[in-house]
Amino acid sequence: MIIRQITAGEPDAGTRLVARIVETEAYLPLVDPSCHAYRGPTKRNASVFGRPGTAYVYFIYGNHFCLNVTTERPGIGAAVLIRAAEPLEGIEAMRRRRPGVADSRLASGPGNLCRAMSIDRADDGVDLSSGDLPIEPAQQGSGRLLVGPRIGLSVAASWPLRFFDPDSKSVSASRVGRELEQCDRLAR
DNA sequence: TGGCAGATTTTA
DNA sequence: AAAATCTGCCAA
Repeated sequence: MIIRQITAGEPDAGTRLVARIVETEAYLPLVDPSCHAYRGPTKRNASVFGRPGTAYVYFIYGNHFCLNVTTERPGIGAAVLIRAAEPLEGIEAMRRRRPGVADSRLASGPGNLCRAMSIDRADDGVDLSSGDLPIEPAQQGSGRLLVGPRIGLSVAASWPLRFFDPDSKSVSASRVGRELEQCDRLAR
């Protein structure tokens, strides 16, 4: 679960947004050329080298934010990209941030998720085990978890490091049928 | 479904 | 200059 307590000064201040994470991608330490940490620290990626459970939020394509959770001890550099979530609480506030979008798609995709849950630069480097943006174990899931190739990469894209709930309507890529074929290919 | 704008950060 | 962990809009 990802939880956002909207801070004072923002629209819907005090509102609690809750969503069940249904899609993630792993970016591995040391060996993964698609991991932002691969080429060493820069000003932008500093927080991916933080202690486990740190938020690494970066701005991409001039338009979108993406939320990652660090996984390794300080200085190593690896994270899980939170790609999609299913809205559970505070749906009105999410709709105001994503006008005209169906509820199941409010946080469908890494940029969409950040938009719906008001995640931006201000969250980069925060501790995700507490505070205004905690991540907690989900109370329930559909029971299935599939693994497939990562999305949107030009290198190491085929590594099976994307994890998603095939029964959720909120996964980003939307055509689960094709995903299943890819998983099948990987299995052979 | 496919192509493109949008506009920041890094150098792949 | 070009590419990058993307999305929404438009045309067909």
